[in-house]
Amino acid sequence: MRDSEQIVNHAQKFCLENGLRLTKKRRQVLKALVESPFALSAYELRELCKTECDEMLPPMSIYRILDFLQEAGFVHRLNVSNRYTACSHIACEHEHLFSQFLICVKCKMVTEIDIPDLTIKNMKNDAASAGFELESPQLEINGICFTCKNRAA
Amino acid sequence: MRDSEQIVNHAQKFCLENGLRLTKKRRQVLKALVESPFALSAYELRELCKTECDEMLPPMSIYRILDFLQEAGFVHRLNVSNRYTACSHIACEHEHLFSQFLICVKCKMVTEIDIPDLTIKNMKNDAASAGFELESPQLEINGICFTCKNRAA
DNA sequence: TAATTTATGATACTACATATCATTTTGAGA
DNA sequence: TCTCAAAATGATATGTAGTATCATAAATTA
Ligand SMILES: [Zn+2]
Ligand SMILES: [Zn+2]
Ligand SMILES: [Zn+2]
Ligand SMILES: [Zn+2]
Repeated sequence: MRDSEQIVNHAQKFCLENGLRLTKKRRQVLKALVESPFALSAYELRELCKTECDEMLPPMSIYRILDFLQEAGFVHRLNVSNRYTACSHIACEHEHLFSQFLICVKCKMVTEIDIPDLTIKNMKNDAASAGFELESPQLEINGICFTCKNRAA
Repeated sequence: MRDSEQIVNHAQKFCLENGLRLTKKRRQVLKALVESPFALSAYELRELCKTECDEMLPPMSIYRILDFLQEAGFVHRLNVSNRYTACSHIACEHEHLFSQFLICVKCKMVTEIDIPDLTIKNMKNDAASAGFELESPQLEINGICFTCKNRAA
């Protein structure tokens, strides 16, 4: 898990540069999310932190830490499943646009992609035709990843 | 509210033709949903039914009724907000494709539109590029309806 | 060091949802 | 019409996601 350490270190650096504090517990929660291929609920994170560090954070703390991590842009909330996933762009100089999350119904793996401009444009038009102005959308879509699909075949 | 009666009657007719039973309580819940411009939670529906008919259904019943109404295609569940909304196509011969729900952040009004083929195609391509095969998507998008937008201006 | 801000903990509670078992209602067949 | 089985609904308890509130601890700043 060298990899996840590195990503978390990027986050740490970002925090230092921006007057944010990536405390021990926040680091711990972020690390758990970075290492998980699938999204985790607040209470699942709580269990994970317990097995990792043998200390049970109260729910409130978990939610506050998740709020912080979201504010800082390290973590996204999947609204459909009430779960949290680390942003894929913590360690890169990626300008963060609107995200689409592809969730495999078999293995639950989450993949974060940017919504292409063309797709956004289409969706804006679709909405406008119905008398609506789109807000910055976040899409959460179920499907099946090619790994699982190939395994099935 | 003649209008909602008529829609519910369509549902009734559909049920008769298909060996389903639109019982009194199911009718009542469906009517409440048809008349509401915004989506309702199970517990909000419970309150509504109480004020309408002075009888408090247990949560389990509400959820079972909602399951039935969804099965029958009269009602959709908005997964992001845990709320329910009547299908816009109960009383028309519309072939039901994949739905997109536009939710106004001001007035909470829900508008159901079909996702245009082009948009679906784009999204399928976007997903495929990331090693994913899309499942039948349901999109729930926040925005602002033109009514609210004009009021603001 | 004292004062202030920021982070975390503890307790209790609300909202959404389901498991399980009991009772009522309905419709089909004798 | 009576009987029985299936379908629908009710009651009780419980699980899970999330928040309100007030208290304490840790880190900054003066
Ligand atoms: Zn991201
Ligand atoms: Zn998969
Ligand atoms: Zn519909
Ligand atoms: Zn509106």
